[in-house]
Amino acid sequence: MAVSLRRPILDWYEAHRRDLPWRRPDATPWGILVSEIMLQQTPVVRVLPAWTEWMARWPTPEALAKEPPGEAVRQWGRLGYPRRALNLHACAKVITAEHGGRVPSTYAELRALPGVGDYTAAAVASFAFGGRHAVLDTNVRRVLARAIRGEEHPPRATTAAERRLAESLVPEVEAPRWAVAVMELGALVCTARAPRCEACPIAGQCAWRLAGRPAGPVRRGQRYAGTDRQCRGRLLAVLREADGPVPKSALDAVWPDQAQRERALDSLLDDGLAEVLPDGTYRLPAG
DNA sequence: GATGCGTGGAA
DNA sequence: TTTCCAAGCAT
Repeated sequence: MAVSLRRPILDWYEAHRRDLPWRRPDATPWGILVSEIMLQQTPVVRVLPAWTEWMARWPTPEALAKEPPGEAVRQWGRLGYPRRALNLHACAKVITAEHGGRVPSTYAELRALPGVGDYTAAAVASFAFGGRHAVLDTNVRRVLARAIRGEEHPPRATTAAERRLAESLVPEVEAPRWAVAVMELGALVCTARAPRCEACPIAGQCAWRLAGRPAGPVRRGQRYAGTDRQCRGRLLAVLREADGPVPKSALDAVWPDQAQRERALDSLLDDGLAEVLPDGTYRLPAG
């Protein structure tokens, strides 16, 4: 039953896959790791230029490990979730110090790297090293929720049932190709909004479509305007765009609520995304 | 397990 | 204009 989804999805992938630089044969494990970190909660179209520039500047973990973490944060630019830049820098340090400068190849070693969770460890182990893992991202979860469970959206948090299902579908051979194929289907056809069922290779066996595409419950997203997150973003942008340390007044200027501003700044310091010098100026982390 | 964590584009 | 969402992770 569910296994019969494989062949049409694999064939569809061969015909419709995007040519992404981290999927090319010459992509390195480091390049693939960088892409996976950048792609966490971030659209491909915005990652593409950022990845190209990052890899041109730091083609190896060793190259990045030599730099201060603040340079990673600066290069990160406006990709969002800038702690990922710190994570990538920390990955580079660990890989250089503990793995001889080579990205480790096993799920367990990858999972131990900073900022590498279940998804990213499985993805890198699969795509960079050919490992056989269930790669369960938001695209795969949505495809399976619709095709198998007949629901518009997957549960908020990944369930044991979802994981069991995903693992049951991993083929014995060419598991990485299966993983990327399902992800691609979710990204291009079985999208969150306005899915293109007419272009879907498994439309004929999709439980959700066969049920008439019933709408799921409304899902409430997190607000952003006025939050600490937005405030942190404003403050960090000042540090990122400055050549050197900035006076506190430069930070005060970009957010009116003093209490919130102080709280956000403290959290940036706590996270290691900023540091304060003895003279009271602020900058990206130097060491 | 629920929250917090950036940013920008599309509907 | 507002809302939703984009290859998640850590706490």
